[in-house]
Amino acid sequence: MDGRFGVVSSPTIEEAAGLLEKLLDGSSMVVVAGVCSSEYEGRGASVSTEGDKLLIVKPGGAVILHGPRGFRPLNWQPSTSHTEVATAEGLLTLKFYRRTPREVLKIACSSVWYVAWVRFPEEGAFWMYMTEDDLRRAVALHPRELLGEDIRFFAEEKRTPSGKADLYGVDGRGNIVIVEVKRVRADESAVRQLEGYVRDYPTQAKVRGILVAPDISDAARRLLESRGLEFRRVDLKKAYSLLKPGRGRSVLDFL
Amino acid sequence: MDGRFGVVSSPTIEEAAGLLEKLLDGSSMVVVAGVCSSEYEGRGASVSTEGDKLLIVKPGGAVILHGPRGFRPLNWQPSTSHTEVATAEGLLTLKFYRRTPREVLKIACSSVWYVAWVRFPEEGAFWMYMTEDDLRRAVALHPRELLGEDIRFFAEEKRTPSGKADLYGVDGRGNIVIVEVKRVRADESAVRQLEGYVRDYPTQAKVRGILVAPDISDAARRLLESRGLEFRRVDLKKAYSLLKPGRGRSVLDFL
DNA sequence: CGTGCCAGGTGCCCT
DNA sequence: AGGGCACTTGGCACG
Repeated sequence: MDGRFGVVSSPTIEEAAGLLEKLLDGSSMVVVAGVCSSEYEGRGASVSTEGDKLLIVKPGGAVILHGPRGFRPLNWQPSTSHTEVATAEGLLTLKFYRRTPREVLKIACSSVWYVAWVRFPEEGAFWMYMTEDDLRRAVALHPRELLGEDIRFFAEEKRTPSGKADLYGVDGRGNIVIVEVKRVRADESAVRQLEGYVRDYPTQAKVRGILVAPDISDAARRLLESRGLEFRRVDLKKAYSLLKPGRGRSVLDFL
Repeated sequence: MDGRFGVVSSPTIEEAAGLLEKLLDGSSMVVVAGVCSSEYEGRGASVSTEGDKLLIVKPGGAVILHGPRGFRPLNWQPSTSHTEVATAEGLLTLKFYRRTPREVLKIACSSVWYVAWVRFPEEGAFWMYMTEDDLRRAVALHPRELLGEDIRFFAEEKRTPSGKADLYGVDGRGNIVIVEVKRVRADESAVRQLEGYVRDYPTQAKVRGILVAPDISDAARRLLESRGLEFRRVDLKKAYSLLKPGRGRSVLDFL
């Protein structure tokens, strides 16, 4: 356990417990594979029966229990306030407690295939592009290219009784325009958001509501039109390329 | 690679590539730990620089790349249609492609701490309790206990132009009642949902809208009251115990 | 710390 | 497939 990382294959239940006692001190990214069952109780409650599981515990206390299939973990704890490792009746039992909200995840393993760890793991940097934030900024900066008209925007992310609207502006005729931006196909909840923002705007004059997204569902479009709101189609990559010239092309174009 | 599971510690890049060629055939739950960078492009785009990473590949094609911290993976692919393993300039490179939506995740590792796998992993059963579905059924079956009045419900999950409303019923005075259920603190979007459903109900008569949740945010309550809607507080565990008598008590009560 | 909302959200169920 | 929505949603930014 002195190196940068380590693996113990086929430990006994007692060996695994001894290892984990030391490893779950927040210094290591730990993986346990074995045959385990689990119980969760807190905001909800769940039970899983014995099966092959993969347990990941990270520095910082994130706990993730994966089954053999699917992207989502079976159980997890975004962070833990207290951890218990024990052996009982031939089982390795792990308990992860969280304070707020109060919840507990219990895992019991009858076999452990391996325990592996990386000590003091180094964190690289991470950047995300083409987020809604990018799209919103692109719309605010290039309304003519993306919406087909000139709108002078004067507020972003402004609080209203119905929530936070994305963009507030004035069009060429002096109308107030409220824009709700979605980076994915817009659905009915997007229309409901926009509807609330428009209704909440404190004026007797006409307020335009524009939903900006790459696409809109049929049901959302019907709702939108019945509420007198507008839709503008926008391409996410085009918007991003307006923001960062030169980044428009990508490997996917040639796939 | 014949046993139920296996671990190879400190493989060379070429050894790791050779192993993964065989392991990524959908038969195994595979873990790779190493120093890697990643690139994603598809619905969005992201880049991560070199750092300790944990890569999980499951039968079924789910790919999950974790950094040292946090619950959420840095990158992932819920399923993959095509996988490529290669070595180039001392790097182990992995590419995971997905067809719909079209996206690709590339991972490049300069060091591999270990490769571990479990073959043909067995999937246990999984049950979840205290879901919104449970709460909705409890409200439908026990309106007196949970809402404080008798309501005869005649429809669930009914489609309206604004979306799907949870419950439709008739109260003691013959009023139509529409109920929106939340298993967590209700926010403004819950109020917007209910508002839409009430508005869409095809009648001139008064329609009551009741939001049922363990709690409600101040802003949501203000919005709700300004729209003439009602709120009923309900306890998730009490509701669940009405549904499944005897399951009300739990370890958390004694924590 | 609560409030609101985005997320490459994912998963489930229905049409 | 698309559509609508819950989720132990998690995570962030803001008051």
